[in-house]
Amino acid sequence: MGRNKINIKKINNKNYLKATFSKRRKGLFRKATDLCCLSGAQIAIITFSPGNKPFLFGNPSAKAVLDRFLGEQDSCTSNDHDEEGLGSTPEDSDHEHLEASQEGSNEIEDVMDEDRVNFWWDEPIDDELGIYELQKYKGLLEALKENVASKLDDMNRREFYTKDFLSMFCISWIGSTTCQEDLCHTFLASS
Amino acid sequence: MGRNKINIKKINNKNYLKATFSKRRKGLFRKATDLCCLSGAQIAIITFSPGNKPFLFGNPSAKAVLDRFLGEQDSCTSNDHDEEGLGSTPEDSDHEHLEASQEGSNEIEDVMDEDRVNFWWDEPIDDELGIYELQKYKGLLEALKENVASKLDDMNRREFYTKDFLSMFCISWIGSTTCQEDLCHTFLASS
DNA sequence: ATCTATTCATAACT
DNA sequence: TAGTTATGAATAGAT
Repeated sequence: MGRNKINIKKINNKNYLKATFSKRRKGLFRKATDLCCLSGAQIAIITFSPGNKPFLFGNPSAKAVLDRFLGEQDSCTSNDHDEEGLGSTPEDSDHEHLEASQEGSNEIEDVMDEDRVNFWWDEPIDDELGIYELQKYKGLLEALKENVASKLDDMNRREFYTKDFLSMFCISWIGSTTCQEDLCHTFLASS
Repeated sequence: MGRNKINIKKINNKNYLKATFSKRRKGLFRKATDLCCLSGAQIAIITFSPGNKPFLFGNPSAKAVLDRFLGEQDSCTSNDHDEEGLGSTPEDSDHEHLEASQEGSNEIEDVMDEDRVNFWWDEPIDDELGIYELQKYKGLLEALKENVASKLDDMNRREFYTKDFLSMFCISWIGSTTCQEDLCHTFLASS
């Protein structure tokens, strides 16, 4: 999709590679956002860029989806006949974009963006992720928001924003089961 | 993108919802595939459909990416200055699509698709995922392939195929650290 | 599931 | 590195 058709094969030019990854990763997350909005699906995306920088996407959060998936793997010997469930179960609840970036590596030059919206399907998500945790998490993000210069990603396109965080602070939330507010990142150059 | 522009908001019609999710999920995975091919990025996607059916995408595998991510979370207090690394590290190695589906729930009506290709950047991936495991995993998938009717998804589009598995057999691989061949699924109606 | 009109994503350029 | 535009790609609605 562009001035010319391209072959889907490894890009060797580093600058072009970087630019292409950046553009297409955003496009991928935008598509995921659309899919979540349209269907209420729960989606988690973990990406390691060519520069080995991690980017996260999640609805309602990467953590929630991973937890759910891991949980279902544990108890999957007894679920060979789920309910039809299409719309019959309380669908997803909140929505969230996360990006943990450490591309470029040691240069702190960029910002993080944050925001979250409520959807018509806003309801408590999983049993392990109640409204209390969500509110605390929201509060954390809003606090972070006030501490850094922020740029909005696709702000005027839809109700979602993309956040770029530095990774030096590390993301420890993945280890905990119920506390999304354990999330802590550092911001980093996304260029 | 269609005959008419649509608003990105919750679809209530169940049939339309199902069709849209199916189409857009495939589109999302196709975009991920393209991004992997172009940049060599490692990507994992976990999706729960409106019918709560899980779908997986992974390059080199969902497990490998999740393991890497979880691993980096553990040791992130000391990595505030990674190498530039763009292209300097041995990039991804193998590539894989997985879909664990349990949509529709208890009706076994469909098939699973499988295939994998080698890429120019085919090299051992992570330390914990050597060539031996990959070969065993490949062997498992090929065995499964012979046991079920298979349909190819996007076969003539690129070198990737999509596989739909039933979930009743469960996917136990996520718990193990090094054995991708632990993967076991059952096939299910994807319609 | 397939088929097109149409919108959307993006390659090349700036 | 962000913005612009021509073009290829994804998909909404219909079948």
